[in-house]
Amino acid sequence: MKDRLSAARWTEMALQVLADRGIEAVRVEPLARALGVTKGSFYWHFADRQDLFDSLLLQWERLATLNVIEAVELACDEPDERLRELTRLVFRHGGPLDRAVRAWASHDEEAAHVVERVDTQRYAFVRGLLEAHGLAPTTAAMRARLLYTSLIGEQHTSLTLSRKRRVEWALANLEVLLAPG
Amino acid sequence: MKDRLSAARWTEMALQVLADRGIEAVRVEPLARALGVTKGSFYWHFADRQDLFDSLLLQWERLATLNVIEAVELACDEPDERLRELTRLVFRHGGPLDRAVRAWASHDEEAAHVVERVDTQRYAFVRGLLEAHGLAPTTAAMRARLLYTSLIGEQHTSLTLSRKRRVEWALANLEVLLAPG
DNA sequence: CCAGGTCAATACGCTAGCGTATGGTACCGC
DNA sequence: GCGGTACCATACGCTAGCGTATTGACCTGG
Repeated sequence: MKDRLSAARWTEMALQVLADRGIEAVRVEPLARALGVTKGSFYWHFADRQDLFDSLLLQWERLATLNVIEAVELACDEPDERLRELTRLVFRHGGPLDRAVRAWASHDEEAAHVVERVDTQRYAFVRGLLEAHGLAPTTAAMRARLLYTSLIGEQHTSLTLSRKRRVEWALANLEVLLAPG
Repeated sequence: MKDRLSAARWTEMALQVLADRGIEAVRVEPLARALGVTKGSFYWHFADRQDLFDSLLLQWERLATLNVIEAVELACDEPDERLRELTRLVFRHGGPLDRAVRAWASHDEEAAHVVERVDTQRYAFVRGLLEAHGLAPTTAAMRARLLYTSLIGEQHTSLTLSRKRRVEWALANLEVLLAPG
C-alpha cells in the first residue's frame, strides 16, 4: 500500500513535469531532487526510466478517456449539451498534458500506440453523441471527425486569442456541426 | 560561399533528423557522424547548438509559409481549387516536420513564437481564400478557423486510416465548408 | 527483542554529448 | 612560393544523468 502511495508520488510529479517541459525533461535525478529524495527511492519503485514512462502512459490513458467521458456523462444528459460540456472541458483541462503526450508520441512507438487508442475511443464517443443527437450515421461520422480533429488542432495551434474567446469560437463551430442535414 | 553551402548541409541534415526523431535527437556529434565529418566542422559554421536551432526555425518558417502558399498559388487560380490543393499538400508534405516543430514548440519559447507566426499567416491565407470564394467575412473567419484547426488536428491524431482515405475525408469536409451560408 | 521486509541514502562506474583549443591542410591572390 | 583565410581533425576537460551495489533506518509480526 505504501508502495502504491509512494510510486504514485513519483508518477504524479512526473506527469506534471511531462505536461510543462516535455518527456525529455522527465529524468530520474531531477525528479528525485524535486521530490526531496534521492534516486535510491526511484529504483526501488521502478525498474528503470522506461518503467516510469509506461506508468505515465497508463495513467494518461485513463485521464484522457474514462475520466473525461465520465465527467461529461455526469454533467448532463442531452447529447448536444454533452458535446458543449466536452468542448469546454477540452479547453479547461488536459491541454498541456495532451500536447506533451502527442509530442512524445510523434517520435516514440509505444506512446503513439496509446495515443491511437485514446483517439479512437474519443472519436467513437463524439460520433455516438452526434448520432444520438439525431444525425444520420454517415453525416455523424464525418462531422465527428471534423469536430474532433479541430478540437485537437485548437490545442496545437497558436492562433493568439484568449482562452475565453477560443471556447466561444469552438462552441459556435459546434452549433454549426449540430445543425440538421 | 562555400561557408553557406556547407552550413546548408548541416541544416538540411538537421531538418531531416528533426522531422523523424524530434528536436532532442538533433545533436552535434551524431549529426557530424551522419555527415561523415567531425564536430570541428560544426563549430566552424555555428556558434553552438542553439545557433543551429535558430537556423532550423528560420528554415522551417519559410518552408511552412512562403513555399506552401507559393505552391498553391502556382498550381491553380480559383479559390476553391486552391483550397483543395492546399488540403492535398498538407497530407503530402510537411506532416512529420510540422509535427516535430510543434512538439518542440510545446516546451520552447522561441519555437512557439515561430509557430505562432506561421499559424497566423496560414490562417490568414485560408480565410482570404474563403472570402474570395464568396463567403461573408465573419462566416469565412469562422470556417477558416475550423478548417485550419482540423487540418492541424489531422496531423496530430492517429485515427487509423490510410493516407488516401484521410485525404478523401478532408476533401469531403472541405466541400461542406465551401457551401454558401 | 529480533528477523524480515520496506524504503531511502550514499557512493560508484560509465556513457553521451557540449564546447574549446590547437594543429593541420588546401586553396587563393599576389 | 608565401602569407592568409576557410575549413576540418584531434584531443581535451567537463557535466548530467543512468543504473547498480551496498548500507542503513524504520516498522511490524512473532
